[in-house]
Amino acid sequence: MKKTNILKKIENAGLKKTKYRVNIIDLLEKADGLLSASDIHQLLIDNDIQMDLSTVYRTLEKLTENNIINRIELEKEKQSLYEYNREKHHHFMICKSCNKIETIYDCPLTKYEEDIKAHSDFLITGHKIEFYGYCKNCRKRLKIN
Amino acid sequence: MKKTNILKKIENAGLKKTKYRVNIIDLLEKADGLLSASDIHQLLIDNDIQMDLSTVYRTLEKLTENNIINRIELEKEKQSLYEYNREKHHHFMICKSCNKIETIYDCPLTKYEEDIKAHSDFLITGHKIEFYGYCKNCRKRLKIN
DNA sequence: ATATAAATGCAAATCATTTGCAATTAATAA
DNA sequence: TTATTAATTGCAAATGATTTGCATTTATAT
Repeated sequence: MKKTNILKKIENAGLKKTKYRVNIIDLLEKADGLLSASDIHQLLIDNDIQMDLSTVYRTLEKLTENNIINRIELEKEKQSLYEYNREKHHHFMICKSCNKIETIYDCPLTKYEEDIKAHSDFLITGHKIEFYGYCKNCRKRLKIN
Repeated sequence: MKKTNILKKIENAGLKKTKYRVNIIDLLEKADGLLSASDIHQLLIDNDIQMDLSTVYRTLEKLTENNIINRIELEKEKQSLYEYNREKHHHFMICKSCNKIETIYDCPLTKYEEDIKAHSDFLITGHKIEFYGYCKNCRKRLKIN
């Protein structure tokens, strides 16, 4: 992503433009999977950017609050994972064998939520789904069909 | 639940029958909501049953492994919650305002999972859904429609 | 009754995340 | 440009749920 776009995001959020924020957003935008706070911390160090881990956490918090990135809390993962917010609703499939996380850009719940809205006292405003099972490789390796 | 049923569950799992296990299962079976490890620990103390918290954790672990109880890990809850396993597939609706947890004994995903099974390399064997929104009381209180 | 593996209590460790505080820095006004 | 102010940062320490090592106890099978 162009630096100027990142700066605009930070500005729109009313945050100060610090090199750390630009770097973290940039890094998450380029990452193709989910990253933990310490993954991010390490990647910054690899790029010769020294930044205290607590500042990484504080930065991720701020960026999450402002919907620039998403915090993902998966079952059994002790640590939170982060992704750049591409404004595209999605869910995850997690392999029970190798823990690979695949993304699904499809959602089976739209109609269901409308039904609940019509028939229940509970107003659903959002949801979270995780699918568990076996990825292609593990199915082959473990002979699961 | 009758004590004999609990004992049978413990026996079927190949576990030793200790008073602690019987008590924890009994307690979860009677509970109407989800309980945390320390909730359970406290309830035991209230019933004059002294049991080390680490033993509570080890017991919950064993009972979960053997599907006698379920461990629930909800987004944003730092602690795991536990429920008696009534062998009835269900999901949760969590109020964003008061955090009340309501159970849904209905699942919109059966067909979707079959579709994925037919068209994807990923074999889904299970899933987890949480719905977020506002419960009846909070909708009224906060005037959300 | 005895042997043996499982279960327990206690204290200490773990590990992701958070926080207090003093020092630094970015944004804004003068 | 400089001064002001609030936000940001580094560092060290705290937090809090959960786990673990180890010596002791207990349930179950022989």
